[in-house]
Amino acid sequence: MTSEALSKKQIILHAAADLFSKKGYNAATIRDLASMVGLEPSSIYSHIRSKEDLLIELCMTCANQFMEGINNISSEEMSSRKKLKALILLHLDIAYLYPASAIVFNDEWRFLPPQELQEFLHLRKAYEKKFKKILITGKEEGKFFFDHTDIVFNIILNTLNYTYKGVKQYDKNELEETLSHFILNFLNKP
Amino acid sequence: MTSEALSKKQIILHAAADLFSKKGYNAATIRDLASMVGLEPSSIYSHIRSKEDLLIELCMTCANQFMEGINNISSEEMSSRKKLKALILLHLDIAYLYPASAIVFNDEWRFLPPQELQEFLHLRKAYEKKFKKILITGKEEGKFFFDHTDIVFNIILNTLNYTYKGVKQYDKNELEETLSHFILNFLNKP
DNA sequence: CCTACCGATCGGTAGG
DNA sequence: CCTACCGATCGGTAGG
Repeated sequence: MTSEALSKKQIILHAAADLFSKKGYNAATIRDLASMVGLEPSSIYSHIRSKEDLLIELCMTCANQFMEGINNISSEEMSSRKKLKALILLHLDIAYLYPASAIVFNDEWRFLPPQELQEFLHLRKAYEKKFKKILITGKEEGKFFFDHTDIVFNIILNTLNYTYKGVKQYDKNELEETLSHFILNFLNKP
Repeated sequence: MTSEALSKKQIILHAAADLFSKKGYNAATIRDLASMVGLEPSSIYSHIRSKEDLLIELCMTCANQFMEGINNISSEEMSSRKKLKALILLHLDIAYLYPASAIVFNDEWRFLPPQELQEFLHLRKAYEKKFKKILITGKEEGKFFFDHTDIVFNIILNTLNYTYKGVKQYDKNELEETLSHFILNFLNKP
């Protein structure tokens, strides 16, 4: 595999992220993708094995980036409050760096083939576990206040995931500030 | 059209809501739907005109229910705080009454055909305008505190829309309580 | 990387 | 409501 081929595959991957995020994985066709990168439909297959493979690569790359991010945060010596703020920033960084991939990761993962779907769900479960642990530790230290851990966790995670969709229209710093305010006020003393 | 036909159409609509919410509109097939209601694929067309029509009916019914709800709330004499609480309840009521339709309304509207898509977006814009007005009025009365109106509004609306997905696993009262706490704390004095 | 093409599946129709 | 069927479109392959 030459470096030409690698670079063309990256172009196709980026186009696929764009296409899948806009039309959804199922409505997107190889013919759409081919015309986006200036190839005939069949020529796409010189660079990829299947349409499914594109979805797998997009979803898994993103999932691994979140895992790496949360592993770094979890292992550092910081207050729970700072860890939560770092998590907010992790989501925003990915959303602003890979706006299209983040949408595919968030909305289209359910169309992964069975094996990769299972893998994906395992990663998500691990991510959620580490995220929850930060919340619970904060609660035990008397820094965060909440009942209904699962609901609280899901509200926070959903709020962070939401940013993928509306990201381009807002200034990143304003969004970070507002999200921090929202989430940290939420966890404040009643 | 007999009452038999109406009732069968309702069965098909419910099945379509279920199917579309689980597989997504594009991946769902008329053959799936037919087997869910115990008919041959072609027999579906004795009750509906097209697959698209099912999506239109599901999305528009839901959209109209939101419009009706917010119109009632807006026209009543209540504090901004009570109006916001009524909006939270509106979203929860719809989410718990029509869990499948709410998901289709929230995730699949973008596959509406052009004319209905435009209509849908107009309704959404009108809804958002009324929702924002309640927030802004509360701010002007010194009840709510926030900057970045658009971001704040989008965070709140997204949080309410999120409930569609995880609804069945939580007790409605617990969820309402937590959401109210989340949103009203968010808007509290800094 | 293209031309040519294929089997599978889709939404939907004809006719009864 | 069914049997039979169709044109369109899809993901993907053969061969060069």
